[in-house]
Amino acid sequence: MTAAAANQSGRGPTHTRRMERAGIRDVAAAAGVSITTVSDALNGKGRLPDETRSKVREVAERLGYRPSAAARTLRTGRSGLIGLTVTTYGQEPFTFTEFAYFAEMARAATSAALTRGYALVVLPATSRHDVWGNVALDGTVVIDPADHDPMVAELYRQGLPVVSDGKPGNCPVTAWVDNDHASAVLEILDHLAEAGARRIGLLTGTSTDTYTRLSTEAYLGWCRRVGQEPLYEAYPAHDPCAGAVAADRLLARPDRPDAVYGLFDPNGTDLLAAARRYGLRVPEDLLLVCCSESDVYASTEPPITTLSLKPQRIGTTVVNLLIDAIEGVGAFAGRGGHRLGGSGLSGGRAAYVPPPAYGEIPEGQLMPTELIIRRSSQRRSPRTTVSAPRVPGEG
Amino acid sequence: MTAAAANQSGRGPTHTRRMERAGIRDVAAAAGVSITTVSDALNGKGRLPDETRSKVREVAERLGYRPSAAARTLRTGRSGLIGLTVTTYGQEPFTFTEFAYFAEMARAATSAALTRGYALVVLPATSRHDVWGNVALDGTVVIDPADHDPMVAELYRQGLPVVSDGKPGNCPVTAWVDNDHASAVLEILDHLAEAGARRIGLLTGTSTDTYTRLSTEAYLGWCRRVGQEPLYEAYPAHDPCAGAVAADRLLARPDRPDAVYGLFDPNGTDLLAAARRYGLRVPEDLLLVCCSESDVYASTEPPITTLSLKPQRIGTTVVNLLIDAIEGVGAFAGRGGHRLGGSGLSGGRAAYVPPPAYGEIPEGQLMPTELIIRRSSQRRSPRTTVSAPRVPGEG
DNA sequence: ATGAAAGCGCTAACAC
DNA sequence: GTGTTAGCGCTTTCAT
Repeated sequence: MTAAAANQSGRGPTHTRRMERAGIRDVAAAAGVSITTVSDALNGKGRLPDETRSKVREVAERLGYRPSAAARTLRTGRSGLIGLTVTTYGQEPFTFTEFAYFAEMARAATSAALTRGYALVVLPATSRHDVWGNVALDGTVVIDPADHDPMVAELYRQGLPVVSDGKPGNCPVTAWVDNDHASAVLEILDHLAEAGARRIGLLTGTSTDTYTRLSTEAYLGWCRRVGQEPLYEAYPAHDPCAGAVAADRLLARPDRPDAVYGLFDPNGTDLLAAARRYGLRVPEDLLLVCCSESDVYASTEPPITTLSLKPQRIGTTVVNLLIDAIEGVGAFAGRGGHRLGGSGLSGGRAAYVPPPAYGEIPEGQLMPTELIIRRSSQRRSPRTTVSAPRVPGEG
Repeated sequence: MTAAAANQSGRGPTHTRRMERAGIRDVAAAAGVSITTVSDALNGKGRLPDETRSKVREVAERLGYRPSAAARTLRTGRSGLIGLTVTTYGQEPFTFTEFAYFAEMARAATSAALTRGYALVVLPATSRHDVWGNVALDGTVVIDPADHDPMVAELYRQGLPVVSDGKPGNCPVTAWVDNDHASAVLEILDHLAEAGARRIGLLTGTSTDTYTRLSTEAYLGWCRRVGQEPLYEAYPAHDPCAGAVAADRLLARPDRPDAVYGLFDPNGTDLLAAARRYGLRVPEDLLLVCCSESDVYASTEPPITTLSLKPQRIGTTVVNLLIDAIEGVGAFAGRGGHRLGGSGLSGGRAAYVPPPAYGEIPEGQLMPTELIIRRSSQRRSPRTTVSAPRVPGEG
């Protein structure tokens, strides 16, 4: 019970209790107003004179009053919390690639959430609902959900909005965002071919995630189309050593490629090291591109052309989509059938979370990538440029 | 209102409402018992016949009943949530070292928390209380808090237990855990000297965090003691390229060291590469040790001796200390003065969180590190061994 | 413009 | 053994 309640009820002697947290009633009493006024003043609701408002705020400040999150949540049905779930988290160690991407993405997501008054909590995907039972989430962002992900399905079933980063294989989500991986790969291959490459190799992964799969497929399709024999090495992406070895193997082949695209962050340095071992000059003998969010590649010798997936943009978009779904605004305002429409309970609980679109095709969105062209992929003009978005169908 | 409440009150026509989440009253009604029985059955409290218990559980399951975290928290005053705050998170990109350490530590912390019925939420340290206002935390783990960290101070002031990973410089915490960095460095230096090193160099960082500071000081002290001139290069640890350059510089000196200890994860490979450039054989011409949690160093050529900070152990310890403080058990059960002692409210709110020890010296704990000896630091017997804990005062 | 009162969904006394 | 009851601290009608 709050100190105020204890005093009001008159029960119990005047124990010098250890600093109990001040409650809204304490503030009301100290400010000489009612708790309603305190609530309104602090939340910017109601029509109060600025004077009252500021006085209440001041008293609250002085008393170190912190509203109880639990009480507010219970009352309003909204926690102001959204989850960020990393599927790979807590299982295998991150690959550096995964991590650099995740760090950027999470940072952007956090500030996007904050801007809209939400806090973002990072939750491990492990342990099905042990965790989820303790937190009241208004919605969740899922990074790269597995096919038929049971956790996602459960959340969705509970009527919680779920937005995924990465096109979901086979689980129900409210919306998803992904890069256009296929286009990105084609853009790179075209770029390399334009720079004079005749045999473009690929350093890819052995795992079956969407990114690896789509990218590799795009590469194979391109090879088929231009009549080049595929030249690739696949390795377990989570093992940095395997990456170095694979890079070496790729350049050791009798039909050695004259250009290579590496799908993972460390591939750039690995390929550079391997090229050095074989006495290959970059870019004269070998053109190099890799996918990375790291800017170390701006200062390698030579600087390496990289593909950025723009995780900041993804993080921001994902969070905004999620909050739109939670609040039933934006793209989710007009979608018929699965909001309050028809039940006519306009006076019901405030802004009840609209269940996601049952059985409908989720809102999907492809985000552009950015090719940062540096010396490693240019035979001629060694200027640093940023490519314009790729126009499809130019091959 | 819950569906059950709507039915009981008899108000409102039989709207075919959209699947509202089942409440405890719905379960009680469906099972033909009271809500108390439901609560007790689901929480394993009370003395109910197993029959009732299982029936209730079954009905709850069938209805897809999920207890409301907010309501439970409001009622019990406990959320079952503990925060894990990474100071560096959300600001600068992690260094690889920081990250490998963090990933391991977080994994261990998560499962330790889970074992004791808590969930762990990772929160960015940014934005003082915007975030914290939304979550009801029972306590927080802080990784490497800055001196006079305002966030930690605020949490502490609120009476929330705070346990830090890394000895806190100048902020009040309930308890802390850290490695014995000084001893670890001395152990390594002794080990290298024993292997025949005469001029041991150090690759260190330019930042002022406790780890870097303590380690460097220990190195300098050791040099003074044995009469060796210090040989070190410091670089900004968050920049991998700078690390490679610093490694190169260290080996390029006219007074080139014959052994090097690198404080950060990538130093091992950087030093190895630099050694190769200068035609130095490891371990014949140069002994190498670095601090790392990565097992890639088991399979480099040659394998490199590493110091592990044992982040799993740290994570587990930190969480268990925190939960002990929250529940007022373990090391925190006997501490006089700052628990319920004296106020005699035995029947008060269940296990009220004891405020941390105001003005007392926080519980501190030094955890051992582990030196994993591999070929890079051995002139003779190239066997892989694990050292025993260092016995101080053997120099 | 302000306050009184009704709960949000749950748990823990305490009746029965 | 099981049910009744009183709130946890807050927001939100609805009176005044």
